[in-house]
Amino acid sequence: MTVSSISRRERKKAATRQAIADAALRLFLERGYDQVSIRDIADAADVSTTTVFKHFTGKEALVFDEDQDREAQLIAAVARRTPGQSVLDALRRHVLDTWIRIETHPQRAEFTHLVDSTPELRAYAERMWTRHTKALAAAIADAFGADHDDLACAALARYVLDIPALARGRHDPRAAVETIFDILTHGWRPPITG
Amino acid sequence: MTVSSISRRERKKAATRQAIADAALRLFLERGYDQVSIRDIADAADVSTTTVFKHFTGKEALVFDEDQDREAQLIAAVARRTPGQSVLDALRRHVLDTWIRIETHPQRAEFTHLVDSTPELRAYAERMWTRHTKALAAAIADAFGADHDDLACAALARYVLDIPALARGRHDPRAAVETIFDILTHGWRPPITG
DNA sequence: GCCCAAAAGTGAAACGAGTCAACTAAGTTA
DNA sequence: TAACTTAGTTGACTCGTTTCACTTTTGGGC
Repeated sequence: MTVSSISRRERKKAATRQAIADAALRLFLERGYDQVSIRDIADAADVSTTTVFKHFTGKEALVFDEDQDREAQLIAAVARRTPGQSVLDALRRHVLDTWIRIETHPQRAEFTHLVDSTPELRAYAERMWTRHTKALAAAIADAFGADHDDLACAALARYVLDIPALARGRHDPRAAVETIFDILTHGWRPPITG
Repeated sequence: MTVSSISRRERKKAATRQAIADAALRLFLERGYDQVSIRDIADAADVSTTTVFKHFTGKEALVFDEDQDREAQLIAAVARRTPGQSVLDALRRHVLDTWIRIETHPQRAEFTHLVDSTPELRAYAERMWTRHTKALAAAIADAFGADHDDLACAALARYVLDIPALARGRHDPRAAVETIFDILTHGWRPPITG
C-alpha cells in the first residue's frame, strides 16, 4: 500500500541525498571548499564515496543542490507570458521576480561568499546559467515563429542569462537588472557622467 | 658573452615549452583530448610530468598556447580609437578585423573542431574571453570618464566579449557580428519571419 | 507471509590531474 | 674556478572520479 504519492524508497533516497548535501554545505562553510574532500563529506554523511557520486555529478554540484528547473521556469516565462506582453518584458519580469528574490535573501550572504571566493564554483555557477542558452533561445524563437537557431534570439537568450552575473554584488540589484534590460530594449548609451 | 638579448637559458626554456605544446597539440589532434594523458605528453616531449606543470597551469592551457595579449589589443582598440569614432563602432571594427581573421583561418579548422568537441575545452575557451571583462569594462568607462565599475560599461564589455561565442559556427560570421552589434547599438528587435 | 527483480548502497582498487620536497645538472656571474 | 641560480628530475602523495564485484533493502505479485 502506497501511503503517500512517494514511496518509502524514494523518501529514503531523497533523505540520503539531503544528508550528503547538508554535510557538504556545512563543511564547505566551516572550512572552505578546497579544504574539504569528497571523502570527508561521505564520512560526515555516513555513506561511502561512491554513494556521493550516485547522487551528484561532481563536487561542485554538491553546492548547488537546489538549482533545478530554472530552465523550465525560463521557458515558461517566455511561452506563457501574458498576452500583449513583449518577450523582453516577460523576461524582465521573470528575472526581477525569481532571481532577485533568491539572490537577495539574507541567509544567502555566506553562501554567496563561498561561491564568490572559490574560482571553481564561480565558473560552475556561471556555466549553470549559460548552459540554458540553447533552450531559452529556442523558446524565444518559437514566440516569433523563427528558426530555432536564429541569431538574434540566441543573442538575446545569452544576454539575458548574463544578467545575474552582471547584477550580482551591486548595491541595488533591482535597479541594475532594469538598467540592463533598458540597454537590451533601446540600445547601449554612454553613461551619464557628473 | 650574450649573443642575443636572450640568454641561452631562456632560449632552452622556451624550446622546452614549445616542445611540450607541440607534442600536446599533435597528440590531442591525433587521438582526442581525453585519450591523451599528461604523462603521454611528457613522454612525447621527453620531459617529466612535473616539468609540464612548470610551464603550463593545467591540461587545458596546453591547447591555448598562443592566446596572449588579447586583452591589451581590446583595450587599445577602445582607448586609441580614431577620433570621432564611437566606442561601439571601435569595438565592432576590432572584432571584425582581429577575431574574424583568426577564427576563419583555413588551417584553424581542425583546431576549432578539437575545441568544439571537447566540453572541457569549450568551457575553458569561453572563460578565456570573458575573463577580460573587468579590464575592458574599465577601458570603456575611462573613455567616458565614468566609474570603473559603471554598470552600463560592465554590461557592454561582457556583451561584446560574448560575441565570439555567439558568432562561432555561423555560416557568415561577419554578418553575425554586424547583426549583434546592431542589437547592442539600437536595441533588440524581434526577428523578421518569412 | 514469501520470493524475486530492481534499486540503493558498500568497499576496495584504480586512474589521471596536480602538488611537493629533495635532489641533479646546467647556465650565469664574479 | 668558485658560488649562485634555476630548469628539470624523481618519486611519493592528495584528491576527484570511475569501475567493479558484492551486499542490503524494498516493493510487488503470488
